[in-house]
Amino acid sequence: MTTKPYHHGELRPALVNAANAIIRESGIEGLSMRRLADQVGVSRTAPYHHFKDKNALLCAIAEMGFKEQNSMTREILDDPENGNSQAVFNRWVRAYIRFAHENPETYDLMYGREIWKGGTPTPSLQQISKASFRLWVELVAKMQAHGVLPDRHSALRTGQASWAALHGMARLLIDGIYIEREDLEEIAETVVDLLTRAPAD
Amino acid sequence: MTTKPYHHGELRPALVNAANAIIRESGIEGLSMRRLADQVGVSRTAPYHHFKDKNALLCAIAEMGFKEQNSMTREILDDPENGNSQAVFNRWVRAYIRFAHENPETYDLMYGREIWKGGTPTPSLQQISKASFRLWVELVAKMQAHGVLPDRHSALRTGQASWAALHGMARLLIDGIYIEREDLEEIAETVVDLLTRAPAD
DNA sequence: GGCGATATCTTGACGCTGTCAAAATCGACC
DNA sequence: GGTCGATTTTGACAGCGTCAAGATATCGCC
Repeated sequence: MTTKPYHHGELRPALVNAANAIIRESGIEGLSMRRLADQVGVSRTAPYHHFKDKNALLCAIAEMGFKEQNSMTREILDDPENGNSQAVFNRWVRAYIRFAHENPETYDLMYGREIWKGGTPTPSLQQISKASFRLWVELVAKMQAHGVLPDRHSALRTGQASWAALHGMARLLIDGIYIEREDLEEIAETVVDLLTRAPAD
Repeated sequence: MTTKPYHHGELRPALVNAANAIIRESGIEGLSMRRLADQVGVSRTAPYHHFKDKNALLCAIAEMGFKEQNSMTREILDDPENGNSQAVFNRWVRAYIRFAHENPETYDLMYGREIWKGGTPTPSLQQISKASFRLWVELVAKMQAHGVLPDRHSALRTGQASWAALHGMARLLIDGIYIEREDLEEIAETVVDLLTRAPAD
């Protein structure tokens, strides 16, 4: 066995796991440091020796979300089975929306106000989120090269615009405003259609 | 004079005004019922006789935001000076983004998680937000009729998809993630371009 | 093997939050 | 003038994030 910590043993990962479980079933606002500590079986302030802040804890969760999303992206990109580029784009969009739908609370932390406006994103979170965006722009550039996305604008601008569309869809879905779940498939199709069929002239 | 309330006189509007001032300069998380009551000069629980909840207060603020946004939309639609339809669409998009940028906290309440996911939107808020969306779909239909937006999909779907794009842009801007303020103009242009230049084939 | 340093955890406390219950105050109406 | 109901206040409770001190266990080193 590896070097085991002191009283509890692997408290930090236990905290992250428990926190993930809590937000999954009670939402972000259902997560409090005290309740989390209770769940894990330590005292109220024990977590503060592994996370400077509640904000730091939330950043750690968001980070895990980015890692999962990035590996998802890589999977799609590297799959030799995937057909033409348009199909890849389509698959990616669906996967993105599915992730947001299946992990709404994590998604909220990854891109939401709580961390980015209210709190202060951890350096490592900033780093991984930037890397995630770079990955997306990379994919956009490839799509532009294959004629799937228009190349009238730079890959960066096109990436920002198209990500905004995806993000807005995810947000409206998660928050349950203007978009119903059963309409999602059609709306995603519409978004993809609008984005991909804007030829130069 | 109209029927004046008892001790304070017009406490309810005073509360809404003060609340608006507070969120404008301290953000939503800077607004607490107690601080609000202090500001207005009443006791902590006085506001509860005019708003069932903190949630009800927030809904009232969001409602005002929708009213302002709707009147803004009407202004643009009814302006006889506005040129062709494409220009109208453009103006509307810019106005929408400007509103979000100038009233980020109100925008957050209008479309954010706080009310729509966490809390429970007031019936009147639900009503006005739905009306606001209907107005948008109406505009989209007109744009489709004028060939500004593609009519491959229904006005509803096209409206949902395009609103998602706008909303995503607004959110990323407000939360300060992936979109810098100085790039906003170009990104908006890209979004409009992608949306409007997707002809049938 | 013992010891001091250090990481870890606990207990106590502070000020803040939203909001309920009961008491006090006031305006209007019969 | 007395009553009623609307409004406001005071008091209280449970919950929150987190800081400061003290307790405890483990590690590195002699």
